[in-house]
Amino acid sequence: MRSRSATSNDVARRAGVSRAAVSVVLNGSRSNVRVSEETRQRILAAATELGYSPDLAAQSLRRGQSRIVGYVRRSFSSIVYEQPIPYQIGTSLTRTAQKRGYHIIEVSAETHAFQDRKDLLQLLLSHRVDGVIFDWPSSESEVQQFVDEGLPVVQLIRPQFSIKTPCVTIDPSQGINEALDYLVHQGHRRIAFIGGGVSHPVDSSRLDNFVQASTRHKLAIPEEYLLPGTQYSLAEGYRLTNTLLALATPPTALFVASDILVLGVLRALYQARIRVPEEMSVISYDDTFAAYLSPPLTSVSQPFEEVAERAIALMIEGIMSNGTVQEAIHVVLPTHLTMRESTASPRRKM
Amino acid sequence: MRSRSATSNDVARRAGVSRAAVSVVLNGSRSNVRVSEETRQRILAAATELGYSPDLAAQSLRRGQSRIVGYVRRSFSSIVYEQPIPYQIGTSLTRTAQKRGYHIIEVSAETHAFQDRKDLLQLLLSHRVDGVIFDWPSSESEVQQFVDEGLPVVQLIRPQFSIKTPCVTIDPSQGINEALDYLVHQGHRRIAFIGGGVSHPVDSSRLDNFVQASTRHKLAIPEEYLLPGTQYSLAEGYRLTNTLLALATPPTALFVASDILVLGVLRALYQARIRVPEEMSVISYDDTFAAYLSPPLTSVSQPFEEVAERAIALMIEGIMSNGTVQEAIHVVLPTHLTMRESTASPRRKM
DNA sequence: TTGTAAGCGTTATCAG
DNA sequence: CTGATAACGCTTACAA
Repeated sequence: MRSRSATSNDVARRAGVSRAAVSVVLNGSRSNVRVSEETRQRILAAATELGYSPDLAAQSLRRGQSRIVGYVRRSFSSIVYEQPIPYQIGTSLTRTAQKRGYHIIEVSAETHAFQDRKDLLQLLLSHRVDGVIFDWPSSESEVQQFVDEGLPVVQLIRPQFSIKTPCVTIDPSQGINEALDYLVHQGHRRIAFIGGGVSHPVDSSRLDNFVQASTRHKLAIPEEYLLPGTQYSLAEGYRLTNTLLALATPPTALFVASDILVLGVLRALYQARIRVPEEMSVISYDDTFAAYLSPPLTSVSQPFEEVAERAIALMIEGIMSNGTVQEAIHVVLPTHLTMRESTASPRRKM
Repeated sequence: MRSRSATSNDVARRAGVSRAAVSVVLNGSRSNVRVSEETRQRILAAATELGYSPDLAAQSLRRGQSRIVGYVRRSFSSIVYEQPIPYQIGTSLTRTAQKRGYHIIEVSAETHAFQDRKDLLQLLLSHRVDGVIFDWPSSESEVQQFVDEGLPVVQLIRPQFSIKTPCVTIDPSQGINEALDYLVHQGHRRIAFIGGGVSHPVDSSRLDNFVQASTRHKLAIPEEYLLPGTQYSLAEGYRLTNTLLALATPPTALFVASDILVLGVLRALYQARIRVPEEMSVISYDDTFAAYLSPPLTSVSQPFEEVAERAIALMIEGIMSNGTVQEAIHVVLPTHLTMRESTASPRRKM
């Protein structure tokens, strides 16, 4: 039973005015209808007395827009700790959207048993979403199908660049430069890179930036220190670290391209009884749970909160401009190093 | 612009039938209307050709129920890692609900800027939720206001017991018993308890169960080993561990009442250069990210997935039984120990 | 078996 | 400023 909430009709009756007046007052519509301050107050009073809350479904139906934005997040794993970033972004997205009168519906392979790509489309279309935000879309067509529907689309972090939509991405260069400056300043010369793959430009750019920064410092990093990796996982970090430790001259510092990888790095180090930072310096990338590990990890922080804010701004712009083909704006946000306790000067033993 | 999706009318026209027929076919309604197999197929074909997806808002409006369930989660912190459980449950809730044709709208202090309690009510009421699930409601009135609206309410994990609603809770006893059996079996006698407070029965019961299990093993745990704590946080785990380490005869094993606490425990141990499990055995409670730490932690696993499933089942029952005052069913789920690598026999030195 | 018509709560329009 | 009225897309009696 939808227990009968008060309707705008009830409010109107109680305030002794017309439904139209109620509608105008309650959603500051820019109609040419003017309401006297006095009746205005009367309506507001009636609304709160009755605990009136507008029926979103009815509004959506009538207005032809739902004020709902879909957030499709990439996910391989149903375990929060293996994919923390989408959760974090989802939270920020929801909060930001709410401030502007929008709602987020979060959709992912974990939470929705999709038979195929069609189902995703159907679900979101059924909700009559006003637009869709993608976090690392898994294919072009996944994005394209919404563009084809004429819906505003915004892509985050790892866009399908072939599809021209507004994007919000993160530039790793500043953070990685700071990380290398810091390490070099502490006296490190033998710094290794542990990555999680190069399947997307965003991933390979972490390695590229690392290499650039290291040549800038004239470090002459040997090939065997550069491990691009194949996936972001604990197991991968563990494996790559062990490869490094088996080297004739292992590195004195590790730059690890994600927090998930670093879990594996720390495990390998722990098993080898190598202490951080005394015997090995470690810097991670992401700064999601880096601060919670032991020792608290120095990490390159990504501005997820701002990613969400910009994404919502872009999205609402897209919704407003309604058909007007907007330029595919590309917002790029910087990273920075957050220093904690996982680095130290290398031992001067060899 | 809500780009014109196909409507049921379009489908009807295309199939050359009435809107009524379309409705009947597309949602297997138990109406007494029979549709011939042939027209049935025709309608289905037309629907897929047009990419028809029903307008949820319109359905909601017409049916008088939204098929939306609110999930209000407790939250102090906006950081995922400090409050992993609500996220995990939210995901499971969404997945389970979807299988049964429901949608979850997740609401929390992090994601929604509520001025006061009223706003929460308003938001959910605006969505015309069919019911509300609470995870650790922060006050009686928070729950009561929805009960007063006549909405089905289900409480999870840490209910406000004073309000008679169906609940799904977790019984720690089995997991804690197994943990102590295991530790004792490995030769530990000096086992300490690190807790995160006793503000809710659920929290104090972890301590109670620990004490019971230890007396069952005739351990005679000294008072100073029993630290109920005041909050679930890294800092608290850190502080309590240091208290323990400062003791004349410190424990050889630590039972830690949550994963967040254990982060602080590991930090204290790491700083004190005490290795787990060689010099100190550690068992955590929750098993959220325990497996990702180093060493992988033996932990008491809570059945969050099943909590979500039962909660949805209870909720849908409540929605169906619609006014019929249902008995306040209380589902209690068991815990169990998941063994990993954070315990070992104590050193036989003293 | 199929078609018709009413109505869910809103907002917009248009004449008073 | 008010008051009717229509319409959004859908479901469901009820009539054909």
